[in-house]
Amino acid sequence: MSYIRYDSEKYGNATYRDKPTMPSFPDPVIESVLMAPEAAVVPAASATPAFSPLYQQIKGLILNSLRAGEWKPGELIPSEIELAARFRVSQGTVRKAIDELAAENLLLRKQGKGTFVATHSEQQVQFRFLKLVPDSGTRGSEGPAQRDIIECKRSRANADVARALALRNGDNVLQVRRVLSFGGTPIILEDIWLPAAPFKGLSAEQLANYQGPMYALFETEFNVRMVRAEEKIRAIPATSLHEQLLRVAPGTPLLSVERIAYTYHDEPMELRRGYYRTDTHHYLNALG
Amino acid sequence: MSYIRYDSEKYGNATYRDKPTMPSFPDPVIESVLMAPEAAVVPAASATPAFSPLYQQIKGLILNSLRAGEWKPGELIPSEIELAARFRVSQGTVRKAIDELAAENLLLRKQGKGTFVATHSEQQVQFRFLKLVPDSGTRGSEGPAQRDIIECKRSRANADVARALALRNGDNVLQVRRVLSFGGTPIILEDIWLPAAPFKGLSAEQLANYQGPMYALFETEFNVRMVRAEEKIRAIPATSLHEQLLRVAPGTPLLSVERIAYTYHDEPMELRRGYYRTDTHHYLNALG
DNA sequence: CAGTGGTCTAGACCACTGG
DNA sequence: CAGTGGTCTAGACCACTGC
Repeated sequence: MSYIRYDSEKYGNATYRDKPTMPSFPDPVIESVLMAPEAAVVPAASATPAFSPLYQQIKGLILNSLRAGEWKPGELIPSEIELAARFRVSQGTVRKAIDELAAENLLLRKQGKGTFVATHSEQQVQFRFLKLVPDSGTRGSEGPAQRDIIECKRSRANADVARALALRNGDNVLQVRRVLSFGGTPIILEDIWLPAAPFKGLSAEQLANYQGPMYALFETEFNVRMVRAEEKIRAIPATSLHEQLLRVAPGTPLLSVERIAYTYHDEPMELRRGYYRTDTHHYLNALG
Repeated sequence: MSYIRYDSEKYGNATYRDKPTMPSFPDPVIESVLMAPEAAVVPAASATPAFSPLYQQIKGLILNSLRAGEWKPGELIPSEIELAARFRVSQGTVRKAIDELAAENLLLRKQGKGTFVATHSEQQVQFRFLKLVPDSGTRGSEGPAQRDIIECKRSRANADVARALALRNGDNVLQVRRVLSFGGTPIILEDIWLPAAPFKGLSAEQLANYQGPMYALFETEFNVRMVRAEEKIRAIPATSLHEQLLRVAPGTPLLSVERIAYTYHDEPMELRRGYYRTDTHHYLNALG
């Protein structure tokens, strides 16, 4: 796929690799990187079919470490200088790799402190995935959301769920239904499907007792970090289910929000169907 | 608020090009920052209240040139080297400024060709502001949208419109109503409000005859470039208006999409209320 | 104070585009 | 081939954090 350091002589860093006073070949990661057979993929003087810059490769390596759990959400990762030494590249190259990961909200830089693995526990990113806001006032002005777990059961994936979660029909899944209320009024009904394997042991009690965002619980308890998501939004009429749980008349237009959330490497880990009342709230979206 | 290299005498071509033998002192950056007249804004040894890095200031200058129309949408801007000379900074500093502007979709870099002012005319960014996609197939798979201008008239801003467009109540505005159809089926009804002054001369014929996105017409005819927008989304029941123009039964849930679009410097330039049928389409949103 | 990320420069070379 | 943006390195210094 890509190649690392196909011509290190040119960048003048052969020095510290060839230094006789530095006989140790310490980090296996570096070794694997430098000696990787992938380097052979590099065509000699051909038309450069798959050029991948060094910083992209470093980014991939950091991504692998994140995925492998070497650094967990909220934790401090090694400094740029350390990473530069580990990967045998300049600090500037590591910086550019981290820049992109920070732009994708996978890492969080804090000047003077270090670089941290992003987490859903932080106040500032609390609402990165929930775009529903009250028509008046600001987020959280209604006080903390009340969360009622209606149901939490094991079931099996039907065709839709299986496709969304990249499972096979009939695979075990966990199904959660909950209602979010703001200021005492039920606003959101959510049906959530999770692959059973990574979330083994998840219970209604756990969900009910946990303070903080559900995705933060997923991080701490199941080592699953949601990285991005896609939402498909429609307007639908309320059914008797919504009448019961959201206290709206049947036929009332509701926002239907179908979300697929992904963890590292674009692995789908959650299907969520949300039904939003939009009489007092609205879905706010920024177009850049 | 910010300060920038004004003392070109000091750092003009004279100084650092005529003295190549001079050691890397003095650092031009530090010099400029400390010695610039504007530096008076910065308290001497105080707590650095308003530090603004050089590249941010360069970014602001480029932004000003964009806003002033020095380079128009689609045009090539000067090369990094030229800009570096113009602003008396290094190419790397200009590069970082352009990096951010490119990330915000204000500029478009093309390797080997140059950097261009972003435009709504390009195929690739055609749908950056229209998030409604067909449930099956891809964008444009239905062929080009049919656009019918229902109405285009002058009117006066009511309180809502005035607030959205930062006008005064009763200020002149242009009001456009149009229907977008895909595959022969009307899907979107839009009511659009524009401040009359910048769009003086806009006519229904012009809108009807123009091929390409409306925002592209705004760029070429009125020198107004939409840079970002915010959308508030709700589910609402169809009225008799929608019955007529979208051919849906009254009460049918529709997506209500209220957009405020901004040009450079966060100046609101358009209010748009869209009504989307979501029986065959959905609003697709990526959460990062 | 040391250590972190952040800024700025300088220079080399690479990949891409077009004449 | 020259000119553009893209990558990589090296080194200096700044701003911020916490001990």
